[in-house]
This record gives sequence, structure tokens and C-alpha cells, in this order.
Amino acid sequence: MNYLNELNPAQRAAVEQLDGPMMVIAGAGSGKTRVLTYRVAHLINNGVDPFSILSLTFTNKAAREMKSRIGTIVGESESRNIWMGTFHSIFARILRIEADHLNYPRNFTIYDTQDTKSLLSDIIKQMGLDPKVYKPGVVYSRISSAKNNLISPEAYLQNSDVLAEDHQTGKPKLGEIYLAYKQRCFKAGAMDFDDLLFNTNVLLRKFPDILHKYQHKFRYILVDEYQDTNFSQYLIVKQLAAAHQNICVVGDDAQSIYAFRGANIQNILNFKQDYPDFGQYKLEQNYRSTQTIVNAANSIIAKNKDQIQKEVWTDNDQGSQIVVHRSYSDNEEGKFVAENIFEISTRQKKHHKDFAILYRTNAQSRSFEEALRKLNLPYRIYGGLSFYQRKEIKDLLAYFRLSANHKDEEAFKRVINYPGRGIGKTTIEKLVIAAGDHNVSLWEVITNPGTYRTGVNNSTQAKLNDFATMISSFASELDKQPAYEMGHLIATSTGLLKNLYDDKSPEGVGRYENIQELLNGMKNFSDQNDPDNPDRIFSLSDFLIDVALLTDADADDDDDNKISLMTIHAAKGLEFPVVYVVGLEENLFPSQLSLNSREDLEEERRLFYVALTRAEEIATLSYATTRYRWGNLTHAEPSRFIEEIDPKFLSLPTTPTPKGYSMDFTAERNKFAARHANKPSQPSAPPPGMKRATPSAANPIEASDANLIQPGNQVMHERFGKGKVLTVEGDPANKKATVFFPKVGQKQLLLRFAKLQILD
DNA sequence: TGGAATGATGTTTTT
DNA sequence: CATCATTCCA
Repeated sequence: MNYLNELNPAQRAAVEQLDGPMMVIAGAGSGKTRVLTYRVAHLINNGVDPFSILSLTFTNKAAREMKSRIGTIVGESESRNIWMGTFHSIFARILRIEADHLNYPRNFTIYDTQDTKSLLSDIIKQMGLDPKVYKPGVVYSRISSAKNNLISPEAYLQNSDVLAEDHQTGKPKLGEIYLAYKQRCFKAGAMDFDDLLFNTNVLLRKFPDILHKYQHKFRYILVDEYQDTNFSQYLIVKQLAAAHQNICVVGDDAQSIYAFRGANIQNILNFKQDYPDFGQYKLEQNYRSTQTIVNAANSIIAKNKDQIQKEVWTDNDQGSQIVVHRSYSDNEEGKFVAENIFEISTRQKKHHKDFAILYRTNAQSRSFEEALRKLNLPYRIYGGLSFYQRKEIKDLLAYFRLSANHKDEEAFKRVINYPGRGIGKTTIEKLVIAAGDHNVSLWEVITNPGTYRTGVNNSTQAKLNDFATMISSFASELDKQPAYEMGHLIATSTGLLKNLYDDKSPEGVGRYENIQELLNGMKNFSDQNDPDNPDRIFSLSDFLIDVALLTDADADDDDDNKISLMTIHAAKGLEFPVVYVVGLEENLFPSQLSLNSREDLEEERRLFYVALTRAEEIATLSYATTRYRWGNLTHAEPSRFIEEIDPKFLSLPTTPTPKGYSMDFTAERNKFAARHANKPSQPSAPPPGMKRATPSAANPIEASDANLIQPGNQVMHERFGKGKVLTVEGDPANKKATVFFPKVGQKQLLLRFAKLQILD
């Protein structure tokens, strides 16, 4: 049990302060997770009851991993009982327990962004407002930021500053929408993501005995990624910690990248005021990256004004320079990265999982997917359209939700006529009007047609009755059956599964498979064991509790060995031996929308800092000079962030950046060539008087050249020098050659991108 | 009522 | 370029 010996003095000090408030400022790669893990283990080894430890993490996956690591030190039977998870999942759990205090049903639904937006556009329509002025997305973010600052609709409508602002932006009705939205959510027994935090605050403030209960339950509180907490989260933590003051927050101001969703650096500063006698620890030694990477990252972040002084350093090797690569188009960029990955993985014997491609926006993933697929390289995309947001998954989940909570309006509207059962727009409109008039739920209306006089005809009402009977029958079994059995029953008896099965289009097959995958997941879920209660059934209700808060990052990896593609936001907290930060162009990264204020730009810079510090050994920065953006070819300038790195850490592209028309033209030409790339075609000739720029980068090898290479040829390789081709094998698209190089020996090369020149 | 066809409209980043 | 939403027709 000498885990303490595995820590450096600063880390150890942070682990050994058991009681009282403390803040750990942890530079990138400084062993933050290790400190948190060992600290919790240390608490337990010093007699602290796991049940009284609350540990708030940024993702559920981080929580799971940390828990299992703690389990290896103190034993699984102990670690199991720690309250560890994201703010959202922990407080959703508490809200379920205390729901009746807030007059919410215990099995309240959690609305995701889609549900929320659809409800908002419904409200906007009903209020007779112009949806072009009141765009659901904009309205949502306004409401969201109000909630994160704990401004209720009532307070919103009385706040003259806020109202004046809305007036100025031409949206004076925002407050009323907010109020209506809150009422509709309440009526539907639903909370959105922000409500989980907002309502926890309400709960703790309105009911002192409940606050007292949790204050004494959670005698030790730890918060990870503290720099990314918002006011609402700050206040929850502050209230819970007030009694015992055993609060440990860990964060890095340089990695704060969630200001857009209300995260507030101020929370770190508040900490000093709230707990004047706090212990402060700075972890400054980086164990993750090479000196080059650490120092390059330092040279960027130094450009930010807002930061806490610290000096991240490392003992690691110097490592190689950071390669900056220029491509002529987004597709070329994809190709370059894919080929580079192939080369490094074969040459340096790296696993695919050692590689990550990080981008600013999800939309950028496409060119990389295509390029990786062409080379048969396995990859996994995190984020984007997550599994749980796919239509077919949401449809099935909507049945689950409606069975658990009949008032769930969004779920109701989603499935009332899917699969089609002859209940159309007109009927639904009538139902909605009746529900609105009597201030009851849609479910209430269809189950009591006599009371609410909907005006639907008898045959339609019969269909509604059938629907209601079906849902009720699910509801009565909900807690009695294991989740999988129930899920399967619902998928079949609603006709949803058959409906997808009958669709033989490729998309339809994919959807069917997705449903199967969801059901498989549920099988795993219901097969688990509760050691404390072997008879426990893991029901569909249990499954629903956390499904709304699951994200792609939480999905089981099945230890698969794949290249990771994700946004930089999603990469937070992760590390990879080889990292490509791509799309480093002005107006993309930094984003166009961030150029208006210093604060926003600094957040982008921190984001870049996060991206670069994910890399352990090799970091590559990449940009394209042209890129397709919403269908048009646009010209792009390299990102200012590249210039901001001290050039001594960089290996820059050698040829000068060509500008103007000729460039766009080249890209167009490459695009054309790419379209015909599969059939061996003549390399498109450069226009007269224009030399093809850096053929190696733009076009590693012409397809026709690859086909010409034969055993016996003398060839030239960029790095290996002269060599002789011994054998050529494989199908035309994937020809492999064995080449003997006098300098380095025998090599296997994939002709498609080994940069071979035929000499004879 | 349902489906297909057409047109507008939008790209940060996430629980 | 995609997706969505609305509209139009059977």
C-alpha cells in the first residue's frame, strides 16, 4: 500500500491533506487524475466511509475509470459505494429521490437538446411569434444561461436589465417564452439538463432539512475540472460543503474551455474568498509530453492575459519538432493525415489507438473518415451525432419514456403516429388544443375523451384508445421485468422493429442494426449483478434513469484498437502518443465567432493549448489553404495560433504559401482528379507555365506510376534512398512492393503512398 | 392522412 | 451540402 511513494512532493502534499478546503492547480499532464484517485483512496484508508465521499467528475467515463482504480487500492467493495459521477448524473439521482418535494414525479423525464428545441418551437408557434426572430436555438441558449445563473422565469421578467437587453435585440417576449417553457416542462414531468442543476439549487435552498441531510451525508467533496463549473454548480458545491468544509477542487485555468456554456473562471477566485484558509497546491511537472510539446504549449498560452501564474515543465525527452503541414484542400488534408498515420504506425510499430485526430468542429470529421476508410484504417468518431441521438434510437427511447412517464409530451408526439397508425396532423392538433385549453397533458386528453371534447371522430378515438392501452400495459410491467425483456417487448409489439426490418435500404438496415445494438446494451445492463442484493432486477426504469445522460464517450470501447477522431472539447482529459490538430485556419480555429472579444479569443487559445497538450510524443499541426464550407470552396489563411508558437519548436512547410487564383484553381483541379482517382487516370496536367507545387505533398504518387512499378525496377524513396524492387503483390488498389534499399535494408511498402520514383 | 417534392437555412464547442 | 420544414398532391 505504498501508493504515496508514487507521488512527487506536490502531489503527495495534496493527497495527504485530508481535511479542510483545498485547491489543486494542475497543469496539463501533471498527474491530476492520479492525485484525485490516490486522495480518495487515502481518505478511505484513513477511515472515511466511502458513502460520505462525493466526487464530481466531468464525464461518466472518467468516474468509472477512477472508481475502478480506487478499487484496486482499497478494494472494490469499498470503492463501489463512493458517490462519483458528473454533476448532472449525481444530482439527477438526488432529484429522483427528493422529487416529490418539488412536485415532480420520481421518474421524471430528462429532455435533451432536441426535445427542448422542439418544445420551444412549439411554444413560439403557439404564442404567434415569428420563428425567424425567435430561433429555437437562440432562445434556448438564452434560457440556458439564465438558468445557469439561477435566474428563474419570474426573476427574469422582473429584471429590467435583462428585459432591456431583450428589447434591444428585438426579442422582448423572451421572458414570456421562458416562463411558458418552464410550465410546459413541469406539466410534462420533465427537466432539461440545466434544470437538473437549477432544481438542485431550489431544493437545497427551499428545504433546509434536505440541505442538512446532504451536508452531513457528503462529508468529503471533490470536484474535478473546477475551471469548467458554472455558477449553478458552484453554488451547489458551496452549499453542500458549508458544514464540514472538506472540499477539494482541482483544475487548470489554462484549460478552461466551456465559458460558452456558462463556466466561470470566477469560481476559482471565489474559492479564495469562501475559504480563506485553504491549502493551495500547484502541480507543475508534466509527465505526459516531450519537452518540445510542453514548451511549445507554454509559448502559446503565454499570450493570454487572464491566467494564474504557473510554470509547467518536464523531465521527458526533448522529442521531435512539431510538424506543420499545409494541404491544398480539406480532402488533401484528410489524405495526408491518413497516410501519415499509416506510415508511422508501420514504421514505429504503433497501435491505431495511439493516434488521435482533433478538430474544432464536428463537421470536419468527414474528410478524415473518407481518407481513413480508403486505407482500411480502423477509426472511431466520438461525439457528433451520438448514438443516442439517432432517430430510431430516440424513437424507441421515446416509447420507454412515455411508458415510464405518461406526461412526457415530447415522447408522446414522437411516437403517437410512429409506426404509422393513422393518427395524423389534424388529430394531434386537436389534442394539443384540448390539452392547452384544460391545462392537462396529452395523455390525459386521449384517456378521457369524454371530459375534454377533443372533437376527434370515433374511429380515430378508437385508435387512440388502442395506443393508450398498449402504453399502459407496458407501464404496468415496467418495474417487474428486466430492462432487456421489456425493451424487446416494446420494440416488437409497437411494430417499430418490424417497420425497420422491412426497410431494406442501406440506411434502413443500419437503423435496424442500431436498434439491435441498443437492445444488446440493455441485455448487458439487465444482466449485471448487485452484490448487495442478488435478487434485484435491473428494470427499464433503471435503464432510463441514466440513458439521457449517457454520451458517446461513455460507450464501452471493448478495448478496440482504433484511431480516435473527435473535437478538442471531447478530447479533454485524454492523451495520445500521436496527435494531429487539424483545420488550423483563421475563421475555423480560432472560430469566426470568437474574433470579436479578447475573452472569446483567449478561450480559443486555451482550446488550442488543450489540443496540443493531448500529445505525448508526436504532434502535427495541419491546415488547408482551401476548404469546402457549406457547399462552397473557400480560401483559408493559416491560423494565427501557428505563428504564436515559438518557431524553434516547429518544422514549417518549406515552399512559400501560394496565394490567389492559381491556388484555388489547383484545388479545383485536385478535386477533379480525386473524383476520377479510383480508375487509373492520366494525372491532370498543370496549366501551361505553372509548375505543380510540391508534388510529394499534394500528390504522393500518381496512380499510373504505382501501376508501372515492377520487380527489377530501380526506384528512389524520399527517405530510404535508392532501392531495387523485389516483388509486387496485392490487388491493383492496394499494391504492396518489397523493396531492397542498400542503406536501410528490405522494406515492405504500400505503393499507393510510398513516394517512389521509378529511375529506369 | 400520408408521402414525396421542394425550398430555405444553417456550422462552434456539450451535459 | 445536407438536413429540416413546409407545402403540395394523391
